[in-house]
Amino acid sequence: MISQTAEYALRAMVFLAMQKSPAVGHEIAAATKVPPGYLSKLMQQLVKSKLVNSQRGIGGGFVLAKAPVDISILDVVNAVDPIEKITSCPLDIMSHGLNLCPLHKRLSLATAQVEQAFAQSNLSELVEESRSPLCTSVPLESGG
Amino acid sequence: MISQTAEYALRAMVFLAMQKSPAVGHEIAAATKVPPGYLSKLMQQLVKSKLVNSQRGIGGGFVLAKAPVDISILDVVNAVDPIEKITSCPLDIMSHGLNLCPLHKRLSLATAQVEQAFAQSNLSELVEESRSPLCTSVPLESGG
DNA sequence: TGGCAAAAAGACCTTTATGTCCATAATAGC
DNA sequence: GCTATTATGGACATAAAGGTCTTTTTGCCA
Repeated sequence: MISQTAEYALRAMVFLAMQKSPAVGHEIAAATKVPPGYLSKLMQQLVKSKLVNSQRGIGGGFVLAKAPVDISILDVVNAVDPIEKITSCPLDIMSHGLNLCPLHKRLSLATAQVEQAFAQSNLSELVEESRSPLCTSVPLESGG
Repeated sequence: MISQTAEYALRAMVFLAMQKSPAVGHEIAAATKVPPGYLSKLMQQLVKSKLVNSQRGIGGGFVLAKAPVDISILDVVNAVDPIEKITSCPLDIMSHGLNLCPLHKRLSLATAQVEQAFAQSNLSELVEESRSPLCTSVPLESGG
């Protein structure tokens, strides 16, 4: 569904959302089980996207650039691995008599739904809900 | 959102859904603009998944194994590039005091929504709707 | 039965994603 | 200014996805 890269970035951002003071790279990497060298790349992207501020030297590290409530899952995903929308058919085979558009309309719609869901969740929610140990066994409520 | 592979497979299946008689590989490849050699691999997977029947020799080719109405987008996607569901956190870092579960709950939910959308569309719909030239300019209705 | 047309199978290559490593630059404390 | 600490940047390595090519197998039909 999302790339490994996006997954890593989200973990790091959730971790940062739980921190008061700056967290250094290796600390984030250890806590989130992300390869340290790779995380460093991702952090750079998050900094460039203005989601995170960085500070070098002793006492430095990374902090969120905004309040957790103002950072959505979509913000994070788009920072490291943008969701690409289908705006037109990838082929011009319409003109060949083959009609793929209904297909791509559905794919677009599915993408839009995911985007919307990601846009509606913010880091604050993710941290707030973290009280109960949902992780191990809850099978996820798929319905409505 | 979906892989290139899944996209190719869907194109091929839509094409087959529009055919009466068996279509040979290079014909499908040409019509759907899928690399011929690669398509051949995908067709094999679709055959193994019982979505398509194949016939060698003169007059042979590929045909759908069921009525288009009985084949969903999800069937096709899963045949070539299964959507992987998150059933538990990818880490055991819950026990470390870092709570990622709300995050993965949301990712799971998004995946489930996509699956549901894909499960609800069948090839018949895609072919039926193909009358009007939707492809070029419709920006997709993202809302509800 | 021979020959041709087609799928099946698999070896191989290319590109992209993921991951590692090291040198460099900036910052704080001394 | 010196040193420790930290992020930054880029080169490099590995893994996975995507794509090409050749050979083998199968079925049809003359």
